[in-house]
Amino acid sequence: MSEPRRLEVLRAIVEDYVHSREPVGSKALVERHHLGVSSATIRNDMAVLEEEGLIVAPHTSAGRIPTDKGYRLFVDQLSDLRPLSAAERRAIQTLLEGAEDIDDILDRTVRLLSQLTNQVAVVQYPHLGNAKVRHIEFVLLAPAQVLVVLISTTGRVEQRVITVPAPVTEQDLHELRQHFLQALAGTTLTRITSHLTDTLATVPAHLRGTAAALVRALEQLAGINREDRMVMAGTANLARATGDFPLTIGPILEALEEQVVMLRLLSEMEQDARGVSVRIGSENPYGSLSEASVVATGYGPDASAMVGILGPTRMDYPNTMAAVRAVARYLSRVLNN
Amino acid sequence: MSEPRRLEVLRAIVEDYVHSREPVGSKALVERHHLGVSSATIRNDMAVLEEEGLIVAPHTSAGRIPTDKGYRLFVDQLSDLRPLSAAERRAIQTLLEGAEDIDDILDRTVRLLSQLTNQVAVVQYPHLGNAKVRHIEFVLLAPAQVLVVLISTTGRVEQRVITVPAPVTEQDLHELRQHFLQALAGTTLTRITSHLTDTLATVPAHLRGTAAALVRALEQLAGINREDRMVMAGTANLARATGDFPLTIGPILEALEEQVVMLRLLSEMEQDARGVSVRIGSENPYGSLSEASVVATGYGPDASAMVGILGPTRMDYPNTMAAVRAVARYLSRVLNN
DNA sequence: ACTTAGCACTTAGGGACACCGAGTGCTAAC
DNA sequence: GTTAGCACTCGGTGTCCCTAAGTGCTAAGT
Repeated sequence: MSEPRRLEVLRAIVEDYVHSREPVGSKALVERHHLGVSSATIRNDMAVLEEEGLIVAPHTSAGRIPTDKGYRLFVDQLSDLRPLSAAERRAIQTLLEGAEDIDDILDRTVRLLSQLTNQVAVVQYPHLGNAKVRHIEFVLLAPAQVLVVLISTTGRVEQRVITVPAPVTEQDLHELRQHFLQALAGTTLTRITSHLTDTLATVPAHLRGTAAALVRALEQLAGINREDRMVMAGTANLARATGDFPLTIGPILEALEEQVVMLRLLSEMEQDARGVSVRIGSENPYGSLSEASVVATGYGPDASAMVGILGPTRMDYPNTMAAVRAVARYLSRVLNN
Repeated sequence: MSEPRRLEVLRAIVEDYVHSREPVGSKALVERHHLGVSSATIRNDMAVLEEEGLIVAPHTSAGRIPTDKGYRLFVDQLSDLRPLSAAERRAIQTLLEGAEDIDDILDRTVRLLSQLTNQVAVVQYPHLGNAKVRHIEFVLLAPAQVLVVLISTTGRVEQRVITVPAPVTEQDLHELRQHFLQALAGTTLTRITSHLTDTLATVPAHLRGTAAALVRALEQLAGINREDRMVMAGTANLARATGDFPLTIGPILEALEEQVVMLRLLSEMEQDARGVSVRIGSENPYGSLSEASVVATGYGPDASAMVGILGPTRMDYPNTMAAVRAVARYLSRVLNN
């Protein structure tokens, strides 16, 4: 009753179940995998695996299927991730290279990843906690209407049109801009608020109201920058996987649409040694996702933003993990330019 | 065998079927709706309706369900749309009033509409064919890097960072801006290209390359503005309606995600007299949507952009149409400010 | 101390069958 | 033009039975 063989059996069960969708029995196992033992021996091993809670028999006389814990062990046991095929790598590269701004890049990334994995793909917008102010601009649109633009060092641009309490001139705006820009030079977006309120005091009295309005707008823009957002694609893949989700896919679609849940989930995921982290079924804290697994990894310079996929617990983890990792790497590379 | 009663019978069948989800028989009909005749008479009427292709019996001994054609007649017969309840109107108002920029407004609108109707809601970005240039701005970020901003009269702001062939100064940019702005004053976005190329000739030689790059950027921004986009919400409602879609909802999710299909569908929809247009099942030109109905209407000053919902053919048309119309009206009103 | 063959046991799934109920179309009377 | 009555159809459900796949256990083999 050797330990390594038991793991081998678990691996075989997971693999078979993942692509047959049916409980796998001892006999089928010895036939398909050339483990050098008889089905009886496998049965003994399976009894142990079941005792350890790694597999379970849906009915007394059926084969076994992996539990969440079983998948977990399987995933942890995975030592090396297969690199993607040349064709896949080429596909990634050509698709990502044509992209222009960051929205475009992320959009292409999710589409790509969802096609590659046949799952729902999600990508978090780069986390900008330590992004700095690169530029601010005020544009006079009408006597009391100003377009406020905030550009961060990550190249992200946010803008908003606001109405100021009293008419201003272009000169006023120019002056205020210089004023603010000086105060904000090199400030991180999170610090913007404190710096600006300090600055406010030094503004000429007749511009005080306008300046206050502008500061509010800038703060909001910085907030948008900091706020988490995500893009997703491939929800149709969920529908295709009906049958893997015992209940309906409704709750999952809701969770995806209510980005908050998904974002929290992503940010809670820890990188593991191989750089790809996996949350399996009940490991997910949110009830609606207890039948789903998430495979994700960080990308970008500090790997703080996540990119990954969501799918049924019964998924091809090795390939999925490889795809997620590869896409994340290419994404990081593209963003470096 | 009076004509009006037959229509009444059709109406009753549609109503019953819509909320029972089961084929409705002659006996059940006379019980639930106080038509003053016996079930035998209804059977005769139903035979005629079936002959006309308005209803169909799924099995020889089952009740009848409406065909797409039946729904169509039912919808056309609808003379007046019930106004929304006070509570609903209040909900719409409060939700929409808090909105800030146009993205926010549209986002709130779809969420609202999907909740109101329990369907997938979609809204097209305002069509900007005849929007005009309101303002352009060039911001120097680095010696050869310029942020190009284009603001249209609808308040939509698009921006992009480009690299220009040679370093420029703030003065150069200012000059170019004045130049362009003058040429573009009051130009519609669609005309922007021709106007700009004319302008290009009058630019000082040493700025020619830079100006060309800026023009290209502006053209692209105008293109983005013209390009159709849409927002959607409530895809989870699709999942809840499984069973109404004989096949899976996969193709429908795909169509939604592949916005192109949905956008073409929306723009093809004609306004009918009551201002709400309906496409029922097979009336949709796209195979994947032949089991779905779309209820939509225009909004905005010229009602050129569409807002609406997509759901199973078996839906509560009167209420849905009322909700769509009401939301479109509030949306138009909010956008007017 | 494992492994294996053999065997008794369990059970989901599927076919055969009968039955019930809802619903229809038709005919003849009103 | 409407109604009552009736024979007929057929989907759905429940029962029974059988089969195939799979298990756990025991006893023998290495």
